[in-house]
Amino acid sequence: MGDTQTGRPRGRRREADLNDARLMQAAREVFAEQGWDAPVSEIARRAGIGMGSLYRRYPSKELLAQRMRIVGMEQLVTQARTALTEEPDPWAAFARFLRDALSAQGPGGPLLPLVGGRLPATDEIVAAAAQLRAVLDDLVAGAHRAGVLRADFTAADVPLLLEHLTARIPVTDERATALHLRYLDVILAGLRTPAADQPTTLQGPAPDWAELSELWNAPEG
Amino acid sequence: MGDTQTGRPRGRRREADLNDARLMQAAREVFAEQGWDAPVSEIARRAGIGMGSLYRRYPSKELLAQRMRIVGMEQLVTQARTALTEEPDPWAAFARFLRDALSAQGPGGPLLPLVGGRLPATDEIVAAAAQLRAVLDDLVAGAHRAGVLRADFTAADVPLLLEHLTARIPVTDERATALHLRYLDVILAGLRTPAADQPTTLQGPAPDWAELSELWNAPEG
DNA sequence: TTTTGAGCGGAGCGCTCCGCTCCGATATGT
DNA sequence: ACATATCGGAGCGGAGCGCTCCGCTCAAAA
Repeated sequence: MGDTQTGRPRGRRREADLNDARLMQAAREVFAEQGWDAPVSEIARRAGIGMGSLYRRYPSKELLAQRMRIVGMEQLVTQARTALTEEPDPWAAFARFLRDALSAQGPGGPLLPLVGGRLPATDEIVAAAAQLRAVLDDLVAGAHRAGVLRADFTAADVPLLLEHLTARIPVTDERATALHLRYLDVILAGLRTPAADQPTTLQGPAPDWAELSELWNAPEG
Repeated sequence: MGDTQTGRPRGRRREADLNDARLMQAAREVFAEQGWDAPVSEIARRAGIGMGSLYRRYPSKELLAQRMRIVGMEQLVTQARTALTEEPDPWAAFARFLRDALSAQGPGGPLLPLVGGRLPATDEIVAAAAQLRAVLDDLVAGAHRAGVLRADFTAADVPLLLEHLTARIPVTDERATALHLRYLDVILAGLRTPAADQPTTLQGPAPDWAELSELWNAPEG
């Protein structure tokens, strides 16, 4: 699935592939900035592509968004796996993943949730969400086992935290990402297990996956 | 300004006053949930008020939002002053203010920024913003002087932090507030001055008031 | 009790702006 | 040079918005 490499296409075929990549990028930017109500024409404009070509590739706005969401989730999974293999220290892996998630995917960060609620949960999305959840569990469990991540923070907190960290603020995209990373640093400092002489506890029950289903479209449980 | 007490109105006049209070509350809820594009009719519906009455009181959607924003800012100023006088400990005052700001004003929290960018900066709003900024400076300066708040965190970070903390997530209003408070706890833990043996620094330059002008409509400088 | 009019609710007008389609122009392979 | 796959964007149909208009309600004056 997701074979963007069909040998080495040339001519018109190659242009179509380029268009597709540009479309995904533009869609992510535009949806990140304006939300679901962003006009499709704005996506086409920013990708430098005509409406006709866009609608030949994706027969509806919804299908375009679905594809974008799946690509985004797969990227997150890849980033998480990279962090797990390249960073031997569990805390470093955890922090690295969050930073990558915020900065790599355009200005809107992962933004899966945003559009998530309005889209039906296709099999493909559910599968991607399950994979993502599994790797988040790994990341969090590793840090817990090492005793560096506060025990009352769960893997289900991660998507919510990312959603909080990608608030849309009226500054340039670049500045917005910088500020998101700044507040991620505050949060990372707050997520270390507190010193024994200064214990703190997080208010309220942790989120559980079931209540995130709308934001997440994952299989519940 | 803001004299809701005109003796003790009776009859039709009293109903109008009640309507006004309900309108402010409904407007805050609806704008918090749906953003600026929320239909005015939804605000009227939730307030239990006809469109006619709404538009007699506020001649346009924009003026309604302006009023709501001013009321919200004044509430924040009051909460900050209360925190400063009732909590002798600077850290407690700082934390108390943030918690109050998130939980007191309906589900959307302060939400000043959200609608802020689209509204012209009237004198009244600029004045309210200036007052708010002054009291935020007090709060942060107090905690800095006591050495409990990390030095690289500034007063201008506060509105941005609040904006990040009020991310709209697809759960009930009550649950959303609970989760906001949960992540506020993480952030508060991360905002204490780090121990000398585990120093951490926040990435990137702190925001300054000028770049928040659109979100804030305060006088720059 | 009757009269009165300020204040109320909500149906609907006019308009903006969206998703999507259609088709002439353009580029590629033979 | 021809045939054809693919491109871009003007325009169509309709959804949904801000706001107005008007018949009704009901507290207060007579």
